[in-house]
Amino acid sequence: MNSNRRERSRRPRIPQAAIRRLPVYLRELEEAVSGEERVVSSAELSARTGFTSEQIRKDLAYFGAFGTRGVGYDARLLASQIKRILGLTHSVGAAMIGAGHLGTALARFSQAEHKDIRIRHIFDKDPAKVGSSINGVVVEPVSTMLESLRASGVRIAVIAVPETDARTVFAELLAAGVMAVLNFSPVKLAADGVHVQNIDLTMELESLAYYAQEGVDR
Amino acid sequence: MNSNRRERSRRPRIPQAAIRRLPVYLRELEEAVSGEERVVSSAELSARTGFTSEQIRKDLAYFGAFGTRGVGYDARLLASQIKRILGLTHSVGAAMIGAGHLGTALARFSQAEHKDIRIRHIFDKDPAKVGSSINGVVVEPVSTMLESLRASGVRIAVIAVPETDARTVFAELLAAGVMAVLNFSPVKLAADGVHVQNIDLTMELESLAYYAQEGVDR
DNA sequence: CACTGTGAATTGATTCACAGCT
DNA sequence: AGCTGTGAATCAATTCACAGTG
Repeated sequence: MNSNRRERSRRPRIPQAAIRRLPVYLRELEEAVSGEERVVSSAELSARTGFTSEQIRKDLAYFGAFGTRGVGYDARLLASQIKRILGLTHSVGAAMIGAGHLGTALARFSQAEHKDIRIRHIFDKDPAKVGSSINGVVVEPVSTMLESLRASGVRIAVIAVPETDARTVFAELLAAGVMAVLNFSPVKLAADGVHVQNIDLTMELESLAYYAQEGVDR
Repeated sequence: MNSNRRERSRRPRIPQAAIRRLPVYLRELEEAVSGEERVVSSAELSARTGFTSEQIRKDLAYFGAFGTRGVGYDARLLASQIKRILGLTHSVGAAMIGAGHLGTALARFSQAEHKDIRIRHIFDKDPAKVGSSINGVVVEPVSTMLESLRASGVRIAVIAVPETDARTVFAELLAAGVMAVLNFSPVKLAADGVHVQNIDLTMELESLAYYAQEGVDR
């Protein structure tokens, strides 16, 4: 009774690992464009990103043939193609749930670094935080999250709330029509028709201890 | 000319994905122990963690036969086995490099949540930050990092510095004998004999945009 | 009987190697 | 000549299915 992933387009089926690499290629291409470079080869992107050149070519080929054989990729053109694929032709709005240390850091970070994804809402349940502002965005109460997100039509959310609140927040995000979630709480979240990327910081930190031991394979 | 991973132990070769899940099992087992539960089945751990029960059994079996057929796992015993595997029998020291928003948030987070991994050093290059203290740890200047880490014998480090400084910091960590690194800078770091886990927050955030589009496979 | 432990099958992702263009 | 695009081969991780056992 497997929810048989429909073959919606004529293209192969795209590994999610490839999609996750696209923003990295985009970043380096924009870097290259803002320098002098007009043409970039997969070998050069490889040197810049640390991914192999075959992998880069294959990732790009899932979406079309953007390069010129014997030459390479037009940096500006490829950048705009990747933006189109990622749906980043216009800046996209996102919501941050949780204005604790982590939520604040992530919100500031993302406002500073990216034009492409804009944090348009920050929610917190602590009345002391509501009304204060983080990089120009006013913190709203979580109680109004559902209507606020519906009104603004935001489809991307980042969960940075404690374990105890993660599930209820997630349920509300689903009700609000959010389609993609980045979850930093240690609860593994999942739902049909919604993309969830879970990052469990405890897991990341503690698993390091294994590799810090003597005589272990790294 | 592949650096042929030596088969150091008699055991199969352990998928790194399995090692990364161990801390999650550990957390839930400790939760279970602090409740009333003495015995936990893979099915129950599955319900608690979101991983499948087969996966959990397989992960554990890489390290030994810890369960009782027909019964399940002794929660307390399994927790202590996992601690032993991860090298967390005594609390392990780590260093945070970078006391910006992200580094501070991560340091606070990890001090609050974990007994097992202790942030013992925080370094920053900004003289204004040096000397201040974050959850009881005094910020040291990056210029003294090498000697300080050598002196304390810390083998785990978290990089939370800007892109521009990441490579030099990494080189110094290697020189200081660090064996495992969690890297939040957007530079992909790697070196022989050292375990590096790269988390590129831009990549995580921007790739969400793809899945937020209409008509895309999620 | 109920659960673990595990080979075999499958799925997913990466790497290889080379044909195809420009 | 040089670099892309891509099937085939390999490698890694997950899932299946069931034998083994307290």
